[in-house]
Amino acid sequence: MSKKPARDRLAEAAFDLFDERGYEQTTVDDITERAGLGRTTFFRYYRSKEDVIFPDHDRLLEQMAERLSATSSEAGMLAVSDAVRVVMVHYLQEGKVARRRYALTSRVPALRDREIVSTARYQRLFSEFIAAWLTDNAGYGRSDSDRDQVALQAEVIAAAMVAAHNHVLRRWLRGQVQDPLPELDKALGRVIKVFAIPGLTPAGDGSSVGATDDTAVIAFRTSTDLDTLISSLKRIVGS
Amino acid sequence: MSKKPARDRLAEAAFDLFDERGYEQTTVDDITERAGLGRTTFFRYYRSKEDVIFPDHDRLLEQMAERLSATSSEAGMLAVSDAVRVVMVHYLQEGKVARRRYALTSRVPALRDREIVSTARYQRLFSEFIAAWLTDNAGYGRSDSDRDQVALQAEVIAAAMVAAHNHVLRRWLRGQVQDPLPELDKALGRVIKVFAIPGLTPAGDGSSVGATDDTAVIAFRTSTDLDTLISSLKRIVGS
DNA sequence: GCTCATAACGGTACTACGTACCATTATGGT
DNA sequence: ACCATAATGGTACGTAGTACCGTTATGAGC
Repeated sequence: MSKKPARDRLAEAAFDLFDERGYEQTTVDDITERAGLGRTTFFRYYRSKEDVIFPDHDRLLEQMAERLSATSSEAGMLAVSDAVRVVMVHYLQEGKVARRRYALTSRVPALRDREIVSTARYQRLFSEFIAAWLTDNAGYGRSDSDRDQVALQAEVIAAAMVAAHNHVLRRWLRGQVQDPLPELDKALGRVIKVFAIPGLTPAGDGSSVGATDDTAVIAFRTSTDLDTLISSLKRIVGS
Repeated sequence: MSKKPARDRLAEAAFDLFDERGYEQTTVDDITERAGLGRTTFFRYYRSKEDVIFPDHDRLLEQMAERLSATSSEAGMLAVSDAVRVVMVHYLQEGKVARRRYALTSRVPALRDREIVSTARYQRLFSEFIAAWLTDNAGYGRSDSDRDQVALQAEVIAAAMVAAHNHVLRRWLRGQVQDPLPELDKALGRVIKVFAIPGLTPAGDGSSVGATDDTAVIAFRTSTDLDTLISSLKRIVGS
């Protein structure tokens, strides 16, 4: 009768109790009692009561920070899209747990707030990466004004990407879509397209962008046949 | 010697103490002691210790909800822009207080989180309004698919608008711009323009927004020759 | 099997936020 | 002066989270 690790037993007890009597109505003592462990042990594994629901969030964030910082800068928005996909895939792998958490976060304001804060961290990470990428690849200079434009652009794009992800994710969490990845790709693709990255076709201010750039092509898996794609590509690039 | 209202004295004492010894190092008892009031009184005026820093946030949110819901639907993004401006103007009117709060939120994680949650509420409000507007004015139908597209679009736009606002607001809070309103208008204008609102006219390549295809190809103008591009495309898509 | 270092776990005490409830003191109108 | 009502104060309590130390398991080496 080898017992499960303490960490898991605690999480299990917590989820069960939250379902039974609600989040606020469950104390940490209740959880540890059911898990057959001491109160101290709980706080050793989870920083807070909320933390038991969002366990590997920090890990995921670090993981993505590495992933992005290790990415060669020319990969650009492709890297961001990939990173966003990683988040989605992580939820998919969680499966039922993710949906259980969603049921909780939908009902408990404190948990919803916590989740919002979490996604804001991702957004910030993306924003910083995009800003760096824009600086390197989009022909912006290093003047204060240019830096500000880059920062603004990066923040807006990051916000849009995260919003798109969250929308598709929630659809999956609610069971409105079985395989959300194609939808996600489509949604992210639209965001990227909408921002015309990094075409930024000569703005009125005359800042020519992308003059010195090298190759950057982003393609999403699609059911469209290759010939149609290539002709589209010719139409766009060949201009 | 007519004293100031209790509410104000509490806020004053709180801000002073936060500056002197930091947020976490200041207890509610410290605040009430300096204000010469009872602990109960503090919690009568402010729901929590954090709340003393973000006092009229709920009021502002309600105010904007009214403003938006009272707006005739055809006003569209103009109404959203106005609402965003209202938020900015509110900060400007606060003046030094807003900057003081910014100094605190920059240093104290708990307060930063709280602010993020606050802005998320605005974002949600905008998102709902934009979704309603898109449904009424952008030629979407009432099918499930269309409704989802509207919701996605609305959430992305709302996120972008809020991000733009926050960027300009932070610039002002840091003293990097004296009159942020023109910058704000410019930034919001760009967001609206980028999303091609209204009209949502089909892009040049013929992939209209409402179409049912799942194709997404993004190409950047590049100096690389077409053959290289095509082989890259094959490698990515053809897998 | 024994020893011992180390990791895992438990217990107690403490601080502080936030709530509930009731008592007390202004305040202003008649 | 009286009284209704609002504003304020006090006490007690529950609970999250921290600090600290004591106790028990675990496993490697002999």
